[in-house]
Amino acid sequence: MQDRKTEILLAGLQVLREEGFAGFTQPRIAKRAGLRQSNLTYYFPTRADLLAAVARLAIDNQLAAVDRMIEGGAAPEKTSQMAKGLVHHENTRVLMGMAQAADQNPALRDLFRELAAGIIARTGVLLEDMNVAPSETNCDLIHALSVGLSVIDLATARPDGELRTKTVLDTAFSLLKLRTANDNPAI
Amino acid sequence: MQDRKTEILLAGLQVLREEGFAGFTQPRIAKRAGLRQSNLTYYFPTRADLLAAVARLAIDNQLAAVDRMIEGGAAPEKTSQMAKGLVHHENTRVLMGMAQAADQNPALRDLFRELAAGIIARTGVLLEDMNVAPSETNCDLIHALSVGLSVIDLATARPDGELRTKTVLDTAFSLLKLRTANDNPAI
DNA sequence: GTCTATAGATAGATAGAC
DNA sequence: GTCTATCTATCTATAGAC
Repeated sequence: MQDRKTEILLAGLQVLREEGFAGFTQPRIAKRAGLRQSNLTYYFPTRADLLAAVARLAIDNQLAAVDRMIEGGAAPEKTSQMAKGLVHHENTRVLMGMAQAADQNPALRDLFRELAAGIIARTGVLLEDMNVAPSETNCDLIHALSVGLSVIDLATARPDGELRTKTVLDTAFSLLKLRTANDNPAI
Repeated sequence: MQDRKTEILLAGLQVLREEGFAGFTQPRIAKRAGLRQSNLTYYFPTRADLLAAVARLAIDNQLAAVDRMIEGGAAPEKTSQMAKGLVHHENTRVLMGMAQAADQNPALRDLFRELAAGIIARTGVLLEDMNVAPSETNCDLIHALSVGLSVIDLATARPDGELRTKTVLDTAFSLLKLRTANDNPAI
């Protein structure tokens, strides 16, 4: 068993995953953590405090997941793993919640920037693994593409979403490789 | 002056633009439209009714804006226009609100799909204008990239966001052109 | 048909008990 | 230090007045 504060954070993250930002309320989180809302405010005085702490946890989790994705498996399977992660709607709800919070709260904006910077840095490693130039623009491209694919899949919930996501990823990586080959004919 | 219902819809869309989905409440919309919340429910009995009607308006507006973007200006300026549209945070708030609503409400999911299909179809026209194959995957790629770029710019609010967005767009289009050239060396 | 007063539900925060 | 009862604010929906 963990300490109370950690339990609350895990409950908050779970609510965000399942119900999205609109469901991120103190009563629901308290209920899931097994205490009263008025007790929850002892550990996190305001909703913003709680949100910031949950965002911090979410960032660490998300970056760790990306690390596992980069380390594991061979190159041809990478896009399958990526696609699977992107169409995992619980991740997307957290991402969108953080984006919405960042839009309204400068402190959370800093956290979102940290997440973005972490993802972009790891994207560079991934591109190197795939023999693609890890330029800032290439990293930005893959990052933005990933975010867009996950948001679209969440909102449309197409039955063929995962396949369609993987196809776009494969295309993007093959385009980047093509250009790298053109730029460096020797390779 | 327009009729009451239209005024309410415009007020609702404006609130969504400025405050995002979290601010989309009947009291705020009623206040902006100049009537009481309890009166607003006469025109739109439930919040969901109002949201669906505002989403319908937002879709029509957004697709019209894309049409103007496609029609206007020469090819080299297209990405500048696109980037400017994507970093317009009011648009992004509407998009994210619709995505969030679609995640929780099947009726709104259908509307979001309609928006996505409309954007994708228009992307095909844009790609043809640029001498790029308007395949489903290429359209999906540009669509997802656009969504991702706009969400990231909203959440990070980087000072160089518009430039960075434009750079990624330029790269994406040039990659697609490169492949089209490789596929069809005669061109 | 148009509008309002009011009820009912839920959220967030605080003072204070143990 | 830990927890709770309670207050206030805000939101949605309805019954009913004009």
